[in-house]
Amino acid sequence: MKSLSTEPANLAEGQFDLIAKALADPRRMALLESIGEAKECACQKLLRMFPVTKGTVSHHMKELSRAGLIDTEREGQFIKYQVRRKVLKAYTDELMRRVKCDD
Amino acid sequence: MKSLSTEPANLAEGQFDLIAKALADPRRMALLESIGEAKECACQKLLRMFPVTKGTVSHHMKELSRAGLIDTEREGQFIKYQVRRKVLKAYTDELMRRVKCDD
DNA sequence: GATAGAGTTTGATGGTTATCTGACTGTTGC
DNA sequence: GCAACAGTCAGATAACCATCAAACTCTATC
Repeated sequence: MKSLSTEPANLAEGQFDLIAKALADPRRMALLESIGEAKECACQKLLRMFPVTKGTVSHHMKELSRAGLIDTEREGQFIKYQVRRKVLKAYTDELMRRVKCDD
Repeated sequence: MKSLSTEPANLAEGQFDLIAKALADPRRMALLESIGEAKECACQKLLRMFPVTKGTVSHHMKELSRAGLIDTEREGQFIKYQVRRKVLKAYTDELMRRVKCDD
């Protein structure tokens, strides 16, 4: 068994690596920050903020989603994103645990 | 002047991105974990634990060092590494701050 | 100082990925 | 249905990077 008495969602197998990878690209990190600024965020808003095409934004959103870092919800013709803060917290916890920063 | 006893060090300009990049490669992350297992760790020990050449280990150590995640100290013909836990802590703090997980 | 071992550096290579373009799907309102 | 807009998908390209092999530097010991 892994650990006891900790609340934040545990990461699935391989999710740690996916998250680390997702956070590694500065542009993607910036997008995540923008999503975190508002409670929810539409793709169009991101497009206006960054000099990239919508295809690129879509790609980054897919990666963030695959890592479990954001929630995606369709709202009519728009799509809204939200940061899954518990997952991010689980990542930093696991990171600290692996490098023996807390034991 | 830099930090008080319990204060986590602040990250230098660009260091956040370097750390994120350094943590993104699974092998490099595994090396960092191994260094964290012991209080200090020699390169030869890492070579015995992972199926990579010394050139590759050296490369990863350089990246971890460039990110400020490890300290490197020459001990005779060996080199010993130590995790700079305060830097890692500063990284996770900054990460949480950027995604508004704590405000 | 020669030999051996520890680590670095360099050049090459193969795999990964960020990005664009353009085609496609889906939704809204006429 | 169709025109317009939001987002996805697929193919292409260029940059990046993990890895290896081999040459190199540094240190210790004989």
